Amino acid sequence: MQVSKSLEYAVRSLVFIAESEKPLGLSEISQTGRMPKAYLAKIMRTLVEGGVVSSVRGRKGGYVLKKVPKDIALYDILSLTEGKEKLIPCINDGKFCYASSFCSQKVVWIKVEKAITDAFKKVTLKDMLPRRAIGKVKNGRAQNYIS
Amino acid sequence: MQVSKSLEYAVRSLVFIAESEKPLGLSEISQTGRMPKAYLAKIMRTLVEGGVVSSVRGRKGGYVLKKVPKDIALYDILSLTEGKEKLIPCINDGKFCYASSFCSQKVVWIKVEKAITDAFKKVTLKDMLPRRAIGKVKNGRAQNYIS
DNA sequence: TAAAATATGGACTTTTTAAGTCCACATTAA
DNA sequence: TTAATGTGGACTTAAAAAGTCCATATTTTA
Repeated sequence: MQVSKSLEYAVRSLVFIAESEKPLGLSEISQTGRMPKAYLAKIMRTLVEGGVVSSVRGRKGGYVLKKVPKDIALYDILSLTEGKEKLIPCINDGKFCYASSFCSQKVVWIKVEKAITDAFKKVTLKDMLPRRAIGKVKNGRAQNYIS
Repeated sequence: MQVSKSLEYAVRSLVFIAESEKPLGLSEISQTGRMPKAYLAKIMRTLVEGGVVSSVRGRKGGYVLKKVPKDIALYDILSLTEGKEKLIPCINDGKFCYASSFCSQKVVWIKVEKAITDAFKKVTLKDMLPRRAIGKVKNGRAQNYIS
């Protein structure tokens, strides 16, 4: 029961990308964030595929956000980086639960699972950004700390 | 990011034990719950060590709860079965976080972690028991929790 | 147009953890 | 005494996470 490095790396990368004006390349992300480049490449692919970022190919290429930070929930990133696997095997792997619908534990597991996924749903990339970067730029000047 | 089988097995076993009047043996727990006996034995040891159950050794031995179900939180069981490992590496493994206290993500991870642990803290073994079995047990035999 | 810098796709390897097994031993009711 | 139980620890296996590699496609720019 642990958050994967993939998720951590993905979040960290997205923060960098969100803060960048230009497409941010793999090499730079990897160096700044101290994450193995080849592995990160794989993670970025899933983010592209998942519609969280767009990639710009070729020289001067890199990645840009495809949605605004407040619309990227931690849950979305989690779903992409950790595949479709569910939190609680017994309520997701039908063939496993020998007790089926009569199991008194199932309903509780479902609640626990919901509480956890909710925790990931209500945090967005925006919450992960440093305050000063949130408003982007206005008149060429960084906006001040507002919320 | 998935609940381990160990936790599932532990919870399932504890439900059986809670429903039994007498010490409930490994063999019976393992058979009723369809869990590998040798593996379960290992799990039970950690539960004994963790003060959740007491063991009765020798013939007619088995396990009994050491606390009432409402005082056994899912979180306690989790802590025992999954060791001390923390949910989010970056906030628990000091040496890993190159960004240290300046990291804007850390505070959010801490919130997420708290939300998750809270979810496990507020559920107790009592919530996992079938309603009808909470108070009473019939004719000296362990009731199966499946009706 | 050639070269350099980038992303892509997929196969592959390594490392780590979870899951499971085994066996010799200790304890106790019958 | 013996059969049924739990204990302790070493061990093995299986699965998943983490990481690597290479050949290829795309685009900028010298």
